[in-house]
Amino acid sequence: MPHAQSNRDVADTLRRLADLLEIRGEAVFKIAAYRRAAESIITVAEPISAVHARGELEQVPGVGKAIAQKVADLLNTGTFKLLDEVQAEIPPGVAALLRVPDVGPKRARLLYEQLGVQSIEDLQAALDSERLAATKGIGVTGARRIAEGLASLRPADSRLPLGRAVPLAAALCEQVRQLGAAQVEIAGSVRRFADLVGDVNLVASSDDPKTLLDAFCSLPSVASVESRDDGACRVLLHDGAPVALVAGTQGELGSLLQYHTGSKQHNARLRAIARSRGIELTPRGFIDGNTTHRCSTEDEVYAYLGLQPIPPEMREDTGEIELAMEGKLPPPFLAAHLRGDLHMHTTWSDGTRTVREMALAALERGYEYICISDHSQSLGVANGLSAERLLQQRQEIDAVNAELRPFRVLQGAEMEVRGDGALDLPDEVLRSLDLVTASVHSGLRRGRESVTARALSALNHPLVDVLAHPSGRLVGGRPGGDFDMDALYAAAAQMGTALEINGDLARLDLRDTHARAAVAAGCTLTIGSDAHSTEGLVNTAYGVRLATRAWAQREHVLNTRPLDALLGALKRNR
DNA sequence: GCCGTTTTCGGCCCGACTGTTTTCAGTCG
Repeated sequence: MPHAQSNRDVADTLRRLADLLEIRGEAVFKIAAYRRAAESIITVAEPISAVHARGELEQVPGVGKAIAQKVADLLNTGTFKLLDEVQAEIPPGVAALLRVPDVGPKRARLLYEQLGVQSIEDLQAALDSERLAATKGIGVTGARRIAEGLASLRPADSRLPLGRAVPLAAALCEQVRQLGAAQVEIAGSVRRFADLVGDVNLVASSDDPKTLLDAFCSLPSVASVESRDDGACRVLLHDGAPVALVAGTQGELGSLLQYHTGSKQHNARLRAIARSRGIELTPRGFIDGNTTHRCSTEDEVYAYLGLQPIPPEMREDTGEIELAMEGKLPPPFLAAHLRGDLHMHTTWSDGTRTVREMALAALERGYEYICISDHSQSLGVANGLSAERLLQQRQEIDAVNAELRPFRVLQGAEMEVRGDGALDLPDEVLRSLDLVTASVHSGLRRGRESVTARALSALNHPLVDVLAHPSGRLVGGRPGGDFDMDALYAAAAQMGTALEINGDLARLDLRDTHARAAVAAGCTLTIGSDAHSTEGLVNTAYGVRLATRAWAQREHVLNTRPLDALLGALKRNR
């Protein structure tokens, strides 16, 4: 009997099926249909099993008769006929090969059929034995690139990318709350907003911690209990994610939260400071002689040591403790400081909402302005806009502006930086836009010189205002281009071209260290959601947390400024 | 396989980059 299937479980199964069908060589549109259905099921707000119970699966967008039947079978029996069939034909490990950069469906099949490769481990063995380089269709260069791809994959494997950990932690908090906890907080590296997290840490208060832990260990999503005592437990979920829950009383919650948020280095420094004053900092409070001082809030912990409260994102012992000692921490940078969002997509390119829908959702968030930055023409897969379609879009934007004044929708575009460094629309078109963003999407794996030259050419362009997701990395996935980042900061600072902190959890780019270096080099930043739906607008809040981690302050970020100041800072208006 | 203000068929996800190759196939966004 399979355990209850969440929307994510069902979507994952459909994605896996799509991968297998692709390796099998099925028609591309059929495969795309399964992927589309999977993405759609993820966004359904209620459990898909409830939709199934009402017999309404076919009303989910992208789900027709055939997929509805398969999902119904999956929910009822844990599998369906086509899935069994292709799984019998292609071992599951072969689909995993698709995760390796430079291995697509054709090569996965080739590797399996000609070399018997059935897993990532087999692939490594084939590389080591040089059988890959000798295979027709791969060759020496292909084998080298696959080896590099494999290496880039490895370190991320054991840790959860933040994009997975954040929603998981939020869902777990809700579950712990329902188990009767008085208060539940996310702790650990998720709270510090580290890119990749070893495990998801939660801290809860309860009148009866022991019973709470019992109930938590018995949750249906828990596959195994790794360790357990009266105050804490560590479990593995069915998808392999490790989760630790610490439970205590309300009065010690601040101490627990501080201790379990870390980082290790940050806490070690705090312990040393405490010891120098003859007290001891422990997970459940300060021990001063015979008395234990438990803190119900984190601020109390810091105040007890004579420190300003330090935002969790900054707790890495990179200078924040010294500042807090001197009372010189910068004022907190909050999502509420953002006046608008400069990076989002609509139905004109690959977004799922109209200009008006995005504007209304932005108004609801309290923004004063947004910039629509749909893709430009050469990103064909995203239905990028030509000069002509940009003109048509301008009319729609004008109409929304007339309706929603004084709220302002700016027209921008996310321009492709081509292989030769040029943008893919002429300058007179760029001049007609309110704000121009440039992105390097292709050729990221060419050498340092090539990618750096292209980024510099965008930064130095007299009409480009923002370089979006500058490194091109994907958290826990692709490492991004080998840019000479210092050269990028220098050009950005000199030209007054802003560098984006892209708040999409899959990107988080600039990353923390890059953003901190950029600010130090005198660059201006923007924080963009890169939203493809109204739900995606929340990404700017993640961007602000990343900015905090990078020690960036609100004055470093262009879109904390009122509209007039923003417009005045753009190249075309200077 | 899904979808429909062109509704039961025929479109939908195109173009750049790379080198496995020397004229095209595979991968990627």
